Amino acid sequence: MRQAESDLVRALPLFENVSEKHFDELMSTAFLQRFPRGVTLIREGDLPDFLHIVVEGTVELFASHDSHETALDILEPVTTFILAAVIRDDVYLKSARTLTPAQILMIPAPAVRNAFDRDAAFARALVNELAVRYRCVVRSLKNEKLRNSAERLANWLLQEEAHQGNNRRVSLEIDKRTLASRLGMTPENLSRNLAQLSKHGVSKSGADLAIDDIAALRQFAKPNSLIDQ
Amino acid sequence: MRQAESDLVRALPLFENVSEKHFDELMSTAFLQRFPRGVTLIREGDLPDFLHIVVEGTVELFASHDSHETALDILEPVTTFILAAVIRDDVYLKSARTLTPAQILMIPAPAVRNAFDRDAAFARALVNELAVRYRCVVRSLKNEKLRNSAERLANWLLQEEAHQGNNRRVSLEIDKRTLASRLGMTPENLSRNLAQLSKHGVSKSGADLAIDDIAALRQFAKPNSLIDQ
DNA sequence: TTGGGGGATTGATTATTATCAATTGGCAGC
DNA sequence: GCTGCCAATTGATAATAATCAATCCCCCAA
Repeated sequence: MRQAESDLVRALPLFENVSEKHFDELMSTAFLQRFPRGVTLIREGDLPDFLHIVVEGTVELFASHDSHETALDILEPVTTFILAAVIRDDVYLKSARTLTPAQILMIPAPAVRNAFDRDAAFARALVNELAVRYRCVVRSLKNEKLRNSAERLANWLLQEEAHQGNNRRVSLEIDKRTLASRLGMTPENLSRNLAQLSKHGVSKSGADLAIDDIAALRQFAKPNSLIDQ
Repeated sequence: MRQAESDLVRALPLFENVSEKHFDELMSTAFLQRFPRGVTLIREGDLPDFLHIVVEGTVELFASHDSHETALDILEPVTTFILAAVIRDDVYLKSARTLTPAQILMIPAPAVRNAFDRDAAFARALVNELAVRYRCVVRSLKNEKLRNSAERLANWLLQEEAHQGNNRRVSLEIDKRTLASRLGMTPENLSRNLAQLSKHGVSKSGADLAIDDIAALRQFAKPNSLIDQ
């Protein structure tokens, strides 16, 4: 692994206060791998071999049931995933695939559990990381149960606008099929909901979207700090 | 706190390997309180003062948005709640209320964070507990996104039947209004879905339910070990 | 025993969402 | 430039779920 990549990982909150020794031990067993777009990295139901960290590219977490599939999360660098399965040494509840060419750091699960037992700072950071992840899922669940699909889209737009620099433009970096699944709707309804939002300050400018009247969009979306962000 | 109650808490996986000293310290600042039915214990948006543990009775975790409310979980003894908020020292994302008269053990949040820093076994147990909770929410999210309301009810019935002793009977211990909310449907649709399930091996016997043909119910419910349990 | 009262059920209607089908619209490769 | 392909859109319809309204059914108190 190159120095730049190692530094990137070192800067993760997860490793922030871990001793140099333990960090080096973790990294010595880890490896960084490149994957093309569309590769399934893990499959729900399998047992965890590695803790995964997205270093570059985009990864989709999804789950299937009865010939249906839904996107549960879309991860960007630098994010860990399947931490809970690694800690519990229990089967994955989600699958993961690359949405773009990606670089993934993989740390053998036993090494993670070992470092956890020996490094108090790492243990503390793991708890914190898990707590953050836990709260993210709770937000997603509230989003699903308390909003309809148009509201979910509107709030996603508001979040993306902020994430992409508050310049009233949102470029769609993932394909609409995946976005629809992430937002809990069909691609058809994503189209229709997007068309509906033209009544609430959103317009299409080519492949991207523009928020012409963010106050109107906010009024429709009713963003809530205990659901979004 | 009485010895019997202290023993109950001591037996929680969360405290299993914690040193006697640290456990006693935690308990010395904790207190056990009785609440009548229908009391709001915590309110989403507030900052956490205590880690809560249901020692007796039933507690509903719920959230509100735009004059709607949804039940996110229903807790029975012995379960901790709002652990993630305590660890992060961040606002609650859920509210909690008693559904029955209940006994709640409350441990001051700073004491929890303090014990976490000083007792490795406690830290390990906390991570494990959080990982378990995390996986529960992921299951809930999958349940919501991958099943319709009748399927959610059918699977809930199967789980309750197992939980209540595999005797093909399920007694409704929480009121239907709350159950409907928990299952992500209106009380009206809970009624209708229950009526529909008579086609799939379920019958009403007074206030309780009977599963006359569990194979038929399973065929309809399509239980999935990566969603249920 | 007899009324209330509140939850539960049922019915009718509307809203939301999914599905299926047809069409459009880019865009890569020729 | 064409052509074909695939995603995106649009339309029509069906399935699912929420809402509103009207009973019904218990259980409890007088």
